[in-house]
Amino acid sequence: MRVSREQMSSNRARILDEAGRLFRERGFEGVTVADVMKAAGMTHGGFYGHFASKDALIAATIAHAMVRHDSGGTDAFASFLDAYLAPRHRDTAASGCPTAALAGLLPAQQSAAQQAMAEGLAAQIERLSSLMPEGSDAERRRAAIGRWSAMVGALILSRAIPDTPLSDEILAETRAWLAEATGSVV
Amino acid sequence: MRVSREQMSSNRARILDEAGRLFRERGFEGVTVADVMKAAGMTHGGFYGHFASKDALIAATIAHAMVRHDSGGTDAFASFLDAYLAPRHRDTAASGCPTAALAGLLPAQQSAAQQAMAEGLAAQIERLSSLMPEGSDAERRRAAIGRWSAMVGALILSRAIPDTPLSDEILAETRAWLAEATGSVV
DNA sequence: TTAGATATATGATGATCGTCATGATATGAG
DNA sequence: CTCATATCATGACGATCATCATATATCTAA
Repeated sequence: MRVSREQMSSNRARILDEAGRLFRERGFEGVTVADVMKAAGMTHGGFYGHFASKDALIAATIAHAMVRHDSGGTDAFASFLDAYLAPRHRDTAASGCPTAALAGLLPAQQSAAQQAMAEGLAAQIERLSSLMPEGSDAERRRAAIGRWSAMVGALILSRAIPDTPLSDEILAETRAWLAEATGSVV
Repeated sequence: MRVSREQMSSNRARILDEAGRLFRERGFEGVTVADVMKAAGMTHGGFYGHFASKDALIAATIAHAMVRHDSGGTDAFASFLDAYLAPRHRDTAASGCPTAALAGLLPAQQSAAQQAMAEGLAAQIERLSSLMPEGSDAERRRAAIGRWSAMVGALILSRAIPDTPLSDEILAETRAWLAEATGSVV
């Protein structure tokens, strides 16, 4: 069953999209190569025509997902913050921020995957820096790093525990805490 | 080979200690039951005399590690912050904060493990609240949640990428950003 | 001291999964 | 139009691993 050149390229894109969804939802070890291929509408056999290994897929998926998603922060910072630290985002990891869903899994992964995360992270810090309203370049970069750490950390913590008032509280209080600081020197 | 009652209890404690180290270092899937038992000085056979399953070990390990470790924050907040967001802590996950090492792995785990994390997290927020210098109870709790999110988030991000200047920068800038805010209303 | 209980060791089992070998089939160049 | 090529499907293999069965030895109760 050969397939047209465009079809193959589209298949590869579908593999990366579905891998991104599944990995964010279940983690790298919770998803098999066959799961990804099935979600992309194929069987496991053709996988190694697209990627050299599952590890290579993981690295490519991170690079793919980081470009697509973290760029959500092109709005004003306040609206980005509101949507990010919301129960809806916490409950839809499959389509949510790849940094929050995957960063905690990366110490156990190979350096290619970590490198892809580093590049996405550098770009996101750049983007957020440009959204910081006050201060020198260095001050805005510092604020961007601190705020992004708080946002990612709060989302990870809220997802690490069962659905209790505490999970909602972490999101709401971190959001309010960061909103208070907006416009101040911090 | 039967063993005295105290010996068995000490063996169980060693299993939990070593599991805590190994899980923090390699994640739950990167550590086998045999790895844990070997680290504890035994073979895999006796494991199911201590725990009903690997999942049960994971939950018990989280509960065990959260009590021991997150209580590091009994000093003044500033010194806790300095030690927490330091390259040394980033590079010694096996003996470091279990929340930062494990929270990102918990969405894929069973609810008993998440419940153990929730209890440790609630206790840590309480502890940090009492270290916040200013404001009403609600304001101090909010600051504790926001700061703890930033600390955990920054450590996770710094560990998710290869050893580059960016990793150091995330730690140093988040630390400086949080230190600036100390004593302010935020 | 003795007998039974039980913690741990050795070894086996069954399932899962990454990877590869082979075959079928449709593409695209000439 | 035709054939070599490339993509995907089917199926298999080997390794890993959680779990369990059985054996062994030593603790504890009497």
